[in-house]
Amino acid sequence: MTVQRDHKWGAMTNRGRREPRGYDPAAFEPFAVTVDLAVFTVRLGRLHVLLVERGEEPYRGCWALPGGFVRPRESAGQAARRELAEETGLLARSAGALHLEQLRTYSDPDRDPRMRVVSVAYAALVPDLPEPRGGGDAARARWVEFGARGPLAFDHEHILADAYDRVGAKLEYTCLATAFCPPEFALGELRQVYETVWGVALDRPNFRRKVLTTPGFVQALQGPPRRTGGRGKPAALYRAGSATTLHPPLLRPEGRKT
Amino acid sequence: MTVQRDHKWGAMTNRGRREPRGYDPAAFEPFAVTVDLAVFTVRLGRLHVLLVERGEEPYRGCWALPGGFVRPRESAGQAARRELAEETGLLARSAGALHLEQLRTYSDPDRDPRMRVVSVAYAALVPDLPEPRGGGDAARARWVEFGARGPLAFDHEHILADAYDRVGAKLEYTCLATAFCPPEFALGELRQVYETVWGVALDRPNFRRKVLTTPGFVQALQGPPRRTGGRGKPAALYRAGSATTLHPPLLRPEGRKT
DNA sequence: CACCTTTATAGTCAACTTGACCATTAAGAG
DNA sequence: CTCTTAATGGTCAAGTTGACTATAAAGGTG
Repeated sequence: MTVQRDHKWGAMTNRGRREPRGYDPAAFEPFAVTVDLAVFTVRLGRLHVLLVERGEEPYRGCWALPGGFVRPRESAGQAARRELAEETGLLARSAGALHLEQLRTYSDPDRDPRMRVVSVAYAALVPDLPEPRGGGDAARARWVEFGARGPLAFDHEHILADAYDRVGAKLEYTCLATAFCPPEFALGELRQVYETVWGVALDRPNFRRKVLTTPGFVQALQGPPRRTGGRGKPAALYRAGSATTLHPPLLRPEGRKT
Repeated sequence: MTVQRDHKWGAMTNRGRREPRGYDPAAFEPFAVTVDLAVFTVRLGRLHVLLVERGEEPYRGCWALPGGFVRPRESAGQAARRELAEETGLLARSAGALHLEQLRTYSDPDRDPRMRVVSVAYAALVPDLPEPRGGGDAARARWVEFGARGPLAFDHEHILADAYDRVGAKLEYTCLATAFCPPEFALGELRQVYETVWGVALDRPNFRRKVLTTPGFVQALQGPPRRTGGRGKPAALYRAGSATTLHPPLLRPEGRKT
């Protein structure tokens, strides 16, 4: 591949900048571009994240976020979906519908000890799914409780922390929480998503009121109620509504006042 | 540069995936990585964006967002700050303090007709500054009114639209608006930022109440008031406060209810 | 100069939202 | 049957917001 001179900046080379004149391909080390995925789910009232175990150096034996290289003819978003489907297998059928959101791009020159790798990070939210397939071979993939994870490879600890912050913040002003729930869910499940991610207890009636009075957040279902965990009064079922943002938002209890 | 096999994914190659086994450098075209900047300011009550005119093909003569290649030993954020300082010149002194926020990364394989370029987009907010230096040579750089811009090169129209949406949304729940103001400003200037970006008129007393009762949004200044535009009663001056987020947020008038 | 326009600032009031509760219903566990 | 758990329905006070009125202090204009 020949990198042409002046890409976007040819004009600037006329203006006495301190960088090399023109665009010399040799002056710009090629970058590898990868995607990394922070896939969250709520299991048994605890936040889990999908991790894979590395089978090669560096960081052999370390847990890391799933991800991989962006291929020549695909976008980063396509790469993320592909890797996610390949990795979990479970998502193949719903990979087109899951919530996948670009977080940000990590480009520290030293983030990979071997080469220059720029990674586009994505956060994904999925309902409680069975264990990912595979795991019998060198690479294992499994759900790990968010609070009980060990150190991760590369800067994945940092990426995961950013993803967690982003997800927590987006619960406040978007309908994102429904992405953690199965297609049909009870309000208790939805509330548990908030409680799990935020790590706080929410008032049941107040939460219910807020969700039901926000137009488009959830959509009541016809059929008979079901029992969520067996205990307690059966709950009515809902589907995710058509709204995407919450106006006004559903703020964390912490966030109110200073 | 030799791209080593198995970067992050070596383990996965043992699991019968459909992708090429191992990591063949030839199979992965190297990517060029650039940054693109959507730099906003408010001038005379109108939103402006910093654009440069391309002096080379493709898109010669078209306006484009400033930006450039990420260099081998710098991160995308460093590249963005460098390009911004080089481009405007005016920001050299304050480039360390301006608000620069990573937007997202654009990686459509066809976004550049010549080669595979992945671009990390940033949004920057600056107070009203004089015209950018340069402009006498092939590349001109100038503030263009946001609503009066022509078509932009590459996918910059798309990037700019995303940046605009992001900035508008962040005004709601962050103290970002102060980044558009000079170090000392009147509440009228701050309100005008909201009105300009959102394109709506806000009630003066209500806006004032909201800003002043939000702890840490602004900090009252001692000295005597000044007149903003000459007309009207002199206004008290404030500095940006220490808070970064608004709880509860300052919602757009549109956003209330559906 | 009187008078108008403009902007800042102070304050009021009703509607709406939120947080903290209390009460009832309906299931499973023992 | 009784206890526990969770869903659901409701009240009430405090806080927030939107709409609006009023006053103050500057410049502009005749």
